[in-house]
Amino acid sequence: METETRSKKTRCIEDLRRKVLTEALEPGMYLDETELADTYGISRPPLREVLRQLAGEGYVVLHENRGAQVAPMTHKTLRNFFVVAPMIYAATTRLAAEHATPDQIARLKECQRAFRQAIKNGDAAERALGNERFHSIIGEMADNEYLMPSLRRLLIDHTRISMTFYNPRKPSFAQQREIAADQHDQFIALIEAGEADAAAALAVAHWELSRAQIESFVTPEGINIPLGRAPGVAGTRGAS
Amino acid sequence: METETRSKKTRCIEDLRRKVLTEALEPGMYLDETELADTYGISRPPLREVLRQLAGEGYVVLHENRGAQVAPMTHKTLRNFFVVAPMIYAATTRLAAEHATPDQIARLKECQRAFRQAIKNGDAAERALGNERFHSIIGEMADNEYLMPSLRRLLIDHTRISMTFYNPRKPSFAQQREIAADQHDQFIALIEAGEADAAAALAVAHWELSRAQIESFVTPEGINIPLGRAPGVAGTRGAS
DNA sequence: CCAGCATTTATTGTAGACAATATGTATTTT
DNA sequence: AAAATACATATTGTCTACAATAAATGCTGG
Repeated sequence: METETRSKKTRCIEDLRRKVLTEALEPGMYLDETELADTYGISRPPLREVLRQLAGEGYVVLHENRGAQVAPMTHKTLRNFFVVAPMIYAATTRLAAEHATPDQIARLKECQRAFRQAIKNGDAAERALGNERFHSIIGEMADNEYLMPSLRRLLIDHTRISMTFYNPRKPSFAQQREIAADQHDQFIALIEAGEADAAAALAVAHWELSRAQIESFVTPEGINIPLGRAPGVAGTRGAS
Repeated sequence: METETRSKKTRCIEDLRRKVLTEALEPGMYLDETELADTYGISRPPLREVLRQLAGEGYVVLHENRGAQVAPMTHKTLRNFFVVAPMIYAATTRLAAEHATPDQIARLKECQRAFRQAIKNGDAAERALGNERFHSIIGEMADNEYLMPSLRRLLIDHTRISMTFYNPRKPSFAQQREIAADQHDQFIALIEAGEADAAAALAVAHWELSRAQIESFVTPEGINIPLGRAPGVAGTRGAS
C-alpha cells in the first residue's frame, strides 16, 4: 500500500529539514533520538542514518555520545555568512543563466507563484521556505556539484536568519518583500534570456537588499543577536 | 583499553576516505555493506551511518535499495571542476591569510615537510594525500563554514584527478611537482605574513599550474577521459 | 530460438534487544 | 559545610535477526 509516494524515512528527512529551516527546531537545540524515532514511526537505526545525512547537509551537528544538535548560529556564523554569500549567489546565478533547461524554468515560475501567494497570505514560514526553494532551484539550474554544497549551507542559514529577524509589525518590510518578489521575476526573465552578466548582477543586488534588512536589525540593537547557544567545545578548532 | 585513540567507526571513515581519494576504490564502483562491515569489524547499522556521512561529504553516492557507489567522475564533472575551482581556492586562501592562527601555521609547515618527503619518495598516493591535506588545512584557516563544503568537494576530485592522470614516466612532471612544492612554501610565507591579496593571487597561479597539467592529458587525447562510469539514471534531475 | 514470466538468491532496509558512555544526584569524607 | 566520589538513571552506540526489495536465473510458451 503506497499511500505515500515517499518512504517514511524520506518524509522524516524532509520534515526535519523544514523544521530546522523554519526554526520550529531552534538553533542549538538538542534532539532526542528515541522521541524522533517514535514521532516518525521508524526505529532508531534508520533515524540515526537520517541524522547523519542531515549533519552532512549542515542542518544538524553530531556530538559523539551526546547526540544531535540543531546547527547553532553564532555571531561568527553571521559574519562568515556575509563574507561568502554574495560570491556564491552571484556565481550560481550566472551559471544558472547559462545552463537552465525549459523544465527547470517552468518549475521556477511555479515556485514564484507559490512564493507570491505566501507573501499575500502573510505566512512567514511558508514565505521563507518558498524563498529557499526558489534559490535552490536556481542552484539546480547551475548544475555544478562543486558549488551546490556551499549554496545549500548558505540557504539554510539565510532562511533561518530571515525567520529570526522576521517582524510582522514593521510595515516597511512589506514593501521590501514586494521588491524581493519583483526581483525574483527579474531572475526568471534574465535566466530565461540567458543573460548571465545581468543575472549575476541581479543576484548581488538581491543579496544587498537582504543584507540591508538583516543589518537593520543587527546594527542598531548593538551587539547581541538572539540566536541559539553555541555547541560545547567541539565544532571549532582549539584556537582562540 | 584504548589501544586506539579513535574508535573503529572513525578509523573506518578515515580509511574509506583515503581509499576513495587515492582511487584504491575506483570512481563509480559499488560497495558491499556486509563486506565492508566485516573488514572494519563493525556491524552493518553503524557502517550504514558511515556511508551516509561519506555521502554527505561527497565521497560516495547512495542509491535507494541499490547501495553505495564511489562518487563517479564524468566529463561534466571535470568541466564543472574547472569552472568553480579557481574562485573557491582564491577565496579560501585569501581568508586563510586573514585568519590563520600560529597553531595552524605550524601544522601547515609540518604538512609541507611531509609533502616534500612524499615527493622525494616517489609515492604518488602519499603525495596526492599530502597535497590534499595541505589545502585542507588552508581551508580550516579560512574558518568559514559556508566555504568549506565546496572546498572539500573540490579537493576530493582534485586529488582523484591527479591520481588518475599521474604518469611516472613523463619527466617534465617531476619539474612541475617541484614548482608546486615551492608554491606551497610561498603559501606558508604569505599566509604567515597576512598578505591576503598576494595569497589569493598565488592560489590562482597554483591552480593554473595544476590545470595545465591536467589539460595536457585531456586535450591532446581528444575527448575520452578514462574515468569511472556514471551512475544509473538517479543523481541528476530528469532534465536534458 | 527468443521473449516473457515466475522463482530463487543475494543484498539492502528495519526492528528490537543489549552494551557502553555520560550526566545528575546522593552520600560520604575531610 | 563543601568537595569529591560512587551510584543510579537516561541516552547514545551497537549487534543479531528478520523483512523487503531488486537482480539473476531458469522455465515455459509462442
